[in-house]
Amino acid sequence: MGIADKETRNVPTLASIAERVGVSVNTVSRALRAPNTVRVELRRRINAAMEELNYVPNRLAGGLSGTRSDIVGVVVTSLYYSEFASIVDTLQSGLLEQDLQVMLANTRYNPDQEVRLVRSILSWRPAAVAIIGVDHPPKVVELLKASGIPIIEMWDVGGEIIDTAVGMDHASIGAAQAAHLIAEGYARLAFVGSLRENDRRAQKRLRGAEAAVVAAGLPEIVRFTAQQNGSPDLGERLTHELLEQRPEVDAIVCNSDVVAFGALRALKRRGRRIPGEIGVIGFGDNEASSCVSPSLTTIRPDRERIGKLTAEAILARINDGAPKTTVVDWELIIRESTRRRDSQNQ
Amino acid sequence: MGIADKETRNVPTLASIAERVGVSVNTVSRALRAPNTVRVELRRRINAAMEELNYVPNRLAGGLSGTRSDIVGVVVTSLYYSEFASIVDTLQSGLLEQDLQVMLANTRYNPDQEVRLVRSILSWRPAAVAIIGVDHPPKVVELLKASGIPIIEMWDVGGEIIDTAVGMDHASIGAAQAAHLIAEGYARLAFVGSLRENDRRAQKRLRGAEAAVVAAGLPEIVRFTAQQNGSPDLGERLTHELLEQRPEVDAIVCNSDVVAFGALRALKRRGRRIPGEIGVIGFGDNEASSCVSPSLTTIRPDRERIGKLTAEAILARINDGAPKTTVVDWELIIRESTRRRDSQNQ
DNA sequence: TTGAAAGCGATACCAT
DNA sequence: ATGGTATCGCTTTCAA
Repeated sequence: MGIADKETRNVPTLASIAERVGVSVNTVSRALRAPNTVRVELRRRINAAMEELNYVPNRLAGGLSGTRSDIVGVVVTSLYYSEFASIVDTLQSGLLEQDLQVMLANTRYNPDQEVRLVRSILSWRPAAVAIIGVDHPPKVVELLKASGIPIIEMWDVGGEIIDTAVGMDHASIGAAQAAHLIAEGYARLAFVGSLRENDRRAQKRLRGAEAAVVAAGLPEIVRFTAQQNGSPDLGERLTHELLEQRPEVDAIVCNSDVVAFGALRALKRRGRRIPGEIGVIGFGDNEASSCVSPSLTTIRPDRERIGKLTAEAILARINDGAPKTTVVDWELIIRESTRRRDSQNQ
Repeated sequence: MGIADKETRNVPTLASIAERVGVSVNTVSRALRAPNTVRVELRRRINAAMEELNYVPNRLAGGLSGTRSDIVGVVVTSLYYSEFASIVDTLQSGLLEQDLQVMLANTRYNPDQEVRLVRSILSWRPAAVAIIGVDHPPKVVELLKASGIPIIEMWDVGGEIIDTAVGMDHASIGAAQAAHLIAEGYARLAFVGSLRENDRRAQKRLRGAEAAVVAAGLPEIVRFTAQQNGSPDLGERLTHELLEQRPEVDAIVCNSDVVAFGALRALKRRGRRIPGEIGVIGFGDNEASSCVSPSLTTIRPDRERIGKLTAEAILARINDGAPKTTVVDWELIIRESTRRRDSQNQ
């Protein structure tokens, strides 16, 4: 069964079904989209023929002639470490009910790629586009606006919104991270992890934390960051550098939980007591964060909720609902890695 | 900018560009696909018009008239916990070079859903389909075969293959898990975690382990499993049950690392020494597995490689290459949770 | 309840 | 180098 057969092989079309049953294409089409406008007996024969020939409708043709295309473009910045995988997961199952298909693109935090991929996705005439973030290259904004379809920006709500957004206020997350550390008595904060030029969310969190530190009259946050993907190894390496160059630091804000895992490893290797001597807070609530030791204090974004609300927003917008931006809550999960005093929580 | 404008809004077409520049659609089309067959000056004006109007080609139309559709259907069984996210990631970036777009579907281990989703994906006339596993409902196999396009089955190679497969031999993985435990001196094995009726890979691993246990003359493997998604909480719960009902067990094979995280937690709560009294091995090599304590012995599948090879196989098959199944290696990563004697490895 | 015919927006072949 | 025209498979009026 090679590709060479492609020209010879005749994939069944509506017309071939029609011919076989002895009706017009039209009737077959209606048997599919509006079954009750076709005689029961005829409908039965049509269905039988479709089943027998393994007929699969050609939605390229359908989308071209009809009004809607039933594709939803989903643009993420990464799929590593579940960061957005579960958003995509929930989003997708929400769209499934309406037979909307997800077309996926991954920019890997590269703005040129983002322009290219958005263009590419729009070329499939999607019914809507869901995209991570609210900070895009101007061309992306222009293209998305010009497309005239609903655009849902996910994950972040802190900025100019094209149409509708479902996300979190990242500055307040950073502020909460710093405030928690300060409340636990830490005073010399560091920020460790990947901090890509185009990860505006991470930058917003860092700025939120910086503002909180300044407000508390503490020295400014020390940064040990890299442009690469976050990972335990990166966290470990950066933390070693940090400890050597800035021994006065007594608390580390990690840009993601996996980075924090590496930071914990480095600290333990060097015999630093956690949380006594030094505290560590992460971001993202990785599934393992309650299982490392000490267990990791972190921020838990409600990814399921973002995915679900995005699906709902898409459906609403497609059905002429008005744009409506939603700020989604997150939660500070206090665990052992920062808890010095007797606190609340798990 | 509402959807109501949709009828009024005129998305630019080849024809509108052509009219604006004063040439035929044909010329504009060639300016895109074969630029050197169009006068430089004219091409410049055409490009300018496209840029100005934010023209995005309609690939539904292109796919309908042309031979190929540039869509690759990707069907996974889950997106949770990175199990397949990084395969999708690598696969996608491999396809990007050829401007192939990924259309994603997630069956969540539901065979009815699988039939529905495969049908749905085929309706977009993809150039190829990549799908997790080699065990599918008969209807899925029938549809995929009838489509006449390249089908790449991923992750598993242990069974009937439709066209081309890129995956691992899961039975040998299970055998290696058991063999390792036995070599470390464990004798009463248990299998803990999610074991869905439709997760044939997990079943193959379990059977591989059972065969190894039988071959070693040891008592058969005790099972504590559930149908739900694997998670630390599930692992913790099942392990507590296991310890109460089968106290003689001295080694646990977990169906995934996240389940193992929970198992470790349960064991520590009960004061069981790991690996002295009881050993734990996982599957999947989660990014946190080297960071929990004790660090987790596990199997590391080469997900990047599977994604990359799948992309290559798709491109090869599209270009008339022959079907070619590849068995991808995995690695036993020995860490603290099973190492009783002085072993090799990290 | 059913059918005929005109698009949808591109591509591809054949002329010019 | 450029244009005319049929075509892809379906949806959507409009008639019958």
